[in-house]
Amino acid sequence: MRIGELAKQVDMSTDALRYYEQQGLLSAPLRNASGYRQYGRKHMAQLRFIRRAKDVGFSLEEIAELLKINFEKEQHSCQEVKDLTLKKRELVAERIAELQRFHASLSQLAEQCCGSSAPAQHCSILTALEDIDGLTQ
Amino acid sequence: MRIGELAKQVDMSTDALRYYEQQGLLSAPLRNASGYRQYGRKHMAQLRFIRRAKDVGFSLEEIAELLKINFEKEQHSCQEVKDLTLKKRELVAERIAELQRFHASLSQLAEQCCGSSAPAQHCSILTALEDIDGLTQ
DNA sequence: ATAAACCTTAGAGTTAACACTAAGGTCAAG
DNA sequence: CTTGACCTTAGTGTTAACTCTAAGGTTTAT
Repeated sequence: MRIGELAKQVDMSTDALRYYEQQGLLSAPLRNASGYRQYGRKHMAQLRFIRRAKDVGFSLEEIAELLKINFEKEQHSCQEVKDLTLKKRELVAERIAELQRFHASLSQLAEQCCGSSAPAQHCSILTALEDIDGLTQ
Repeated sequence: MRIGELAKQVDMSTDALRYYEQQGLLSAPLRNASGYRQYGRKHMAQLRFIRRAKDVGFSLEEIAELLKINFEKEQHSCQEVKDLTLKKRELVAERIAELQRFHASLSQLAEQCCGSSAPAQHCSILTALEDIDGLTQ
């Protein structure tokens, strides 16, 4: 299977596959006489792993780590994998919390604003951003 | 007031201030005889506006738009400002939803994993990432 | 008078995850 | 035998919001 075919199978771009190979996420395949990459089942499995790990929120760097562990399972423990998962979940939770603060502040700003089509001379949102005590703590 | 002093007052870096000026977020100040920037109250007010808008989640590009509206209030309506705010809130909400899906998936993975310090031969997390039906829909 | 601390500009580097481009070689069909 | 679809590499561009570097001029304190 050449790169275009594999890319179609897994619904990724050929650029992405070469990039993953360069980043050490996808095994370097054998080449045919004219230098074309020749892929097999193994590579498709790797790409599906990458896809699923991405869908769960892991970055490529984290996925590389997971793939390495998966490749040499005997050298690693379940605990290690679980820790990676929990650490990631923690980061995600922190980001969610930050965004929820943004959301709350934006809601408050929008709520206070009349939203009229008249000139914004006394717009409460602009005032809030100007004033020191614009937003309730 | 020179740039270092102003930067200290608002707790930003001098690099950031020059960057904001270059991006049109901070008015270009007068220069003294030797070319040093000379700031006044106006600039501090602009920076506080930027700070607060950032704290609420607006990007610099969005802040530039808000500052422009704020500068020429008569030409713009409350509705315009409110729309920007609501649009931003919508984007934030979408991002939160995505992260919450990540969080749920990661929780599910972690929950299934024994987390033992034994070799990860049959780690349920790795299995889930390998298998097609690893994660519950 | 000189050292430390400050200022200037232009431009490169950072992070993530690719997309895009150029310049060229290969392969299958008609 | 040539056209079009495919492949190769190397290198640049993208976005955000700065940070860092180099190479130099200024100010302040001693």
